[in-house]
Amino acid sequence: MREYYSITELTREFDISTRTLRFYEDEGLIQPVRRGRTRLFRPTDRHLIRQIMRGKRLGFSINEIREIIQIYKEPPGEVGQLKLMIKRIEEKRDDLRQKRRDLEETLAELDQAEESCVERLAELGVNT
Amino acid sequence: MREYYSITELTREFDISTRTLRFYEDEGLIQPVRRGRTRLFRPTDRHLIRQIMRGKRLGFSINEIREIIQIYKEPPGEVGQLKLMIKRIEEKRDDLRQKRRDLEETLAELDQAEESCVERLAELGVNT
DNA sequence: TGCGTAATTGACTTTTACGTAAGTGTCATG
DNA sequence: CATGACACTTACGTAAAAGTCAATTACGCA
Repeated sequence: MREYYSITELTREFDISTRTLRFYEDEGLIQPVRRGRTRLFRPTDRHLIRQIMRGKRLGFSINEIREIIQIYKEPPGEVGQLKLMIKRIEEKRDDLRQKRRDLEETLAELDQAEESCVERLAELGVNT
Repeated sequence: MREYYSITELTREFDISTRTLRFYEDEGLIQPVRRGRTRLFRPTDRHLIRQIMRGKRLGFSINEIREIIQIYKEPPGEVGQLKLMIKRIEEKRDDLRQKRRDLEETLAELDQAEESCVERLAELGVNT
């Protein structure tokens, strides 16, 4: 496991711009350390970026991603806080389950659409 | 099956604003007919709205949603077009499969996070 | 020690997806 | 016929999430 990554290394790996990474830092999603003014990204930052990209692909806003990320950070010590956190996890999970239903339905419709196309091709005497 | 729906009926059903529906019309995603200047939405528009909402929840942009919607519209008659369409369907499907992976990973991490919380509660002597 | 490359900050701009406000029209109902 | 509910258009506004550009600064090395 590498100790540090440069900003351009990560922009290449995740195919994003430096502006984006700095934006995420401004938003408090990642906290790379500094050597002078230069940002040094640790494996934990890298993993966070991975989670951010996943969240983005799933259509979560920065704020929602922030909420999800905070969930991963060590569970709190107080009972009330813990119960609250569990409630929030449930909510996110429901959210994701809805997305999963949406996803399956959309996939099914795409399958149907493709089948129509293939049939239509067959009618035209094209071997797929 | 109802013949027509009013704009406010649909805003209530889908919990969106009239502005949003008019915006989708401007964007060419739906084409309600008119009686005078008043929009009349047919079942097909209603179904399109359902698809749009699904797409939105999955984080697709209006343009991506437009692409998906166009896929559902009757397969074209020409062989080249049909093959192109099948290619596009494949692409969307890959897209959705990536989302599914993202989704499962995120769910798994949430599960883990919840487990930590529950354990922590148990340590504190709280019965869940 | 000069130079290229990588990095930084800050300001300004852009795109997407609507929100909001202003000014009207239409129609049923009390 | 006044009122309220619903509808319309046009125009401008806005928040989120970066993109872009300019002006510096720092480093590595030939």
